[in-house]
Amino acid sequence: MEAASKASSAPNGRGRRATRASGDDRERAILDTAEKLLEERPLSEISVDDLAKGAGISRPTFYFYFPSKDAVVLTIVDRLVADAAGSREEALATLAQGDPRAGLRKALEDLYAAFRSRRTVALAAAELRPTNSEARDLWSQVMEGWVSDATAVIEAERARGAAPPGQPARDLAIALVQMNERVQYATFAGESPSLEDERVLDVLVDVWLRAIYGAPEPD
Amino acid sequence: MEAASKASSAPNGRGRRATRASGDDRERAILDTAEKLLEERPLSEISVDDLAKGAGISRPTFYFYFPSKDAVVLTIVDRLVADAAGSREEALATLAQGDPRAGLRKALEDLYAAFRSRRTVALAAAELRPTNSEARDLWSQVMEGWVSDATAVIEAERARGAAPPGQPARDLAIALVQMNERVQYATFAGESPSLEDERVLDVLVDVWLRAIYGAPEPD
DNA sequence: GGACTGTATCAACACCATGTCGATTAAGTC
DNA sequence: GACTTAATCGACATGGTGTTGATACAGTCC
Repeated sequence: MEAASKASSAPNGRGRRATRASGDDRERAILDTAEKLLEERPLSEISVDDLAKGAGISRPTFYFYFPSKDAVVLTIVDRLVADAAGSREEALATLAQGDPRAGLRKALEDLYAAFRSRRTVALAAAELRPTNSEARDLWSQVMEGWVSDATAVIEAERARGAAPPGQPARDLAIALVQMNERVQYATFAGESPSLEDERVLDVLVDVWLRAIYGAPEPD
Repeated sequence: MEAASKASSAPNGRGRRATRASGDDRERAILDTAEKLLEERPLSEISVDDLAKGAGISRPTFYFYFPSKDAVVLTIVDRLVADAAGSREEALATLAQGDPRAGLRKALEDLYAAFRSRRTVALAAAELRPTNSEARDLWSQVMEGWVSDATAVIEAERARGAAPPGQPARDLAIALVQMNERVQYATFAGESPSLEDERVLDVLVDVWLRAIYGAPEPD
């Protein structure tokens, strides 16, 4: 089904069949159109024709640049994820030396900010996940990265005696990372029971701290 | 778009246009076919024709019984939710008097078991949510129920001095309930970073207990 | 037992979105 | 100025959805 590919120069193999000329602009135009339309309506209500029209080309021509609507979104998500990875590096450094509490807050803040700034893209990615295996794989990787970071932090804190023992670090990390994903998604989507934007971080940080540093058998 | 409706006797207005005769069997056959097919493949890969064929009728006849594929799934989900509501009542009672810790564990256990026993339906519901507003509303209601239950428990525990103050009870409840949803979904779907089936409850209960009973500023 | 009513059924149709094919134009090379 | 290769699109094939209209098939009811 989905092949590997990977074109000449650009560090991104989704779409384009080995090109060179002014088609770069068109590719951009399609991506920009997609982001613009996602501000207005969900992915499911955007057709290939909408993207083509928005980029000033016909529908068949669209397929010259991308193999499908999904591929367009995945390309955009790729970049969002890459940006988020940047702040993750940074946060990890902060976390490494200095107060892990402050570092943790900063890490969660940066991550939240990264996705918040392009929430419609994040929502589209979530919409894609159930039906698109490539989207699932991409997100799996992203989650795995955060989980292993969090696992390392928890284990380090336990090793130096700052955090008590408890559930296996990785299991705890999975639950916490998934909580973050879900809570943030709900807020971005404006779901009915959801945290207000300004409250998200306070609540998440609080749960993380208690889950990591709280006594295993409280009271 | 989606109107209210609500037929004569049955406590469920989705589907059927006021009927009476042997068509009841057919309705059942459609629902059964849907559940059966969901064991095999995701909702997105099931067509109206598949449901019709499975129930031994033609596609147009399907529309005599249900207005769409989504309506079929929503009918099934309705029932799942109703069943789950049963265990919720029970769990709340357990929670009311007696050890709230044990009660909490039992509540989470029952809920997990209810959805676990029909995980493919739960997964289909999740798949529907992004595109179907009725599914979103239904799930909103369900979440709201759990959140307000959890909020009440947290407030009660704080009031009687068993739990320390902290983030607003409702905010904490939202985060915890959403964590449960996400973690359980990941496990049901067999996602890549996900908790093993036997570990889910231990981990979730642990986080709930720490989040509710742990000190606000630990260490 | 025929006229009437409402259930249940489906073939045929209209529609829409996706993805593909083939032909065509517009630039570069050499 | 013949040859490639990028870029474009009209026309088509496919596959799904939902609707229409005709029909068969009960049961009343008088």
